[in-house]
Amino acid sequence: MAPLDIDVARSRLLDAAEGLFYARGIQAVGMDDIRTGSGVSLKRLYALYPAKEQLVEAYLRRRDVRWRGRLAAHVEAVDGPRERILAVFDWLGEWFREPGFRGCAWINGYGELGTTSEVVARLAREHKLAFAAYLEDLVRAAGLPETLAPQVLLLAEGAMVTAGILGTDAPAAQARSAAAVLVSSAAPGA
Amino acid sequence: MAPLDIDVARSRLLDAAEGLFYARGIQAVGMDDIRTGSGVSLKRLYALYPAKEQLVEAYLRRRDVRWRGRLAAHVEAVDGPRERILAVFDWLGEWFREPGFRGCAWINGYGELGTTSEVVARLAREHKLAFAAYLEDLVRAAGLPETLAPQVLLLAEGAMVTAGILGTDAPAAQARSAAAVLVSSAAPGA
DNA sequence: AGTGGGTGAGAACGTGCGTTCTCTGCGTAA
DNA sequence: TTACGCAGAGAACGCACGTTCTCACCCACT
Repeated sequence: MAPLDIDVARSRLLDAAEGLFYARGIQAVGMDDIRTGSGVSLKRLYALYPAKEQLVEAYLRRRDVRWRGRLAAHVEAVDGPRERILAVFDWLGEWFREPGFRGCAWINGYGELGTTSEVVARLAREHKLAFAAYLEDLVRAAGLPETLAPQVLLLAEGAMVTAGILGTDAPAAQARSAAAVLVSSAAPGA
Repeated sequence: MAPLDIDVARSRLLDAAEGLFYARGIQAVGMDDIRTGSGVSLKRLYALYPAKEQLVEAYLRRRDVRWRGRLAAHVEAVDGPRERILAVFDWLGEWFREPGFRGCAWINGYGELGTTSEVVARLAREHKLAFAAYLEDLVRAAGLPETLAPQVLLLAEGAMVTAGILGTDAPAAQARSAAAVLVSSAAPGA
């Protein structure tokens, strides 16, 4: 029964890590907290992730896949290439309203450990580049000029940061209407 | 000679604190580092700031005044109320290009200690609200609709975050041109 | 039933750091 | 010149936490 339990232990650990790291910050969570939160013994924890940084890395990687997956699922349920660009901000608004929302995990992680941990800094860059690439795809699919994509990115990043710090979901709608203006202005034909 | 030295000690401490906290993050800097960097003895350090959190607070307060002062000085040297809004992004670009630029101290501080330290969380909110209020002033002075101000704020915040994480100054120009579109679209008369 | 390997609980270890304490030396006043 | 007090250097203390170790338990196999 050992191999099966390994997968169970891994996912319990990542669940606990994600809940705790995101809610409190990485440095504020001790390995004992992970152990208590997951029910997985310290011995097994260290067998699966030999150091805290590797658990942090696994947490950020899994969250990246899930975060971008949820975004893409929401966007792709919308019809019309231009509407899809705006749907990004609708999804951000839903996310901001979730209980426990506390800003972007990568922005927070970068602020906390960008200097100390090369891994965290790199994962934050990769996540933002992947998000930027996704927005480029949306803009290209809409036949709009590529210069629009980074502008939409900045609106989204600004919305995440501002919603996190001020604790309000208003930035989602504000960014959405700004993006709508940019999309309309950028449109070559109506 | 005591009273004079107090001011000297205070400013040396804040200079060291600002350099170290901003460059490495708050938790990564020990009180011994502050002592070494400032040349002020631990005894005096604790006489002036009885706990690390108070030094952090003083650092963020002084930086807030200086940061907004530098921004305002740059903006007010520009003629034309609409050009002033765009000048915000020119100044951001200059800031991003400064050696040692590492993102926004309040965004980083919020990511690092927003959960742990009520003081840091409050100062981050206050700083962002003050910045938002300044942008509102600029928008109002240009006779543009007030809904423009939070949109410009999001572009600026997104530019700071993205420039910090990706280590490029490109977001300043991208945000500037997005803001130019928003300003033009919002203008009631030409 | 008896034995061995592996597992969980948690004690233990080492380190880093915020904060305080000690001691030494120097400048000042009589 | 001598006694006093303040300041600086840095040792010391207490705690938190990442990581490792110990030990007792349980289950499989004979």
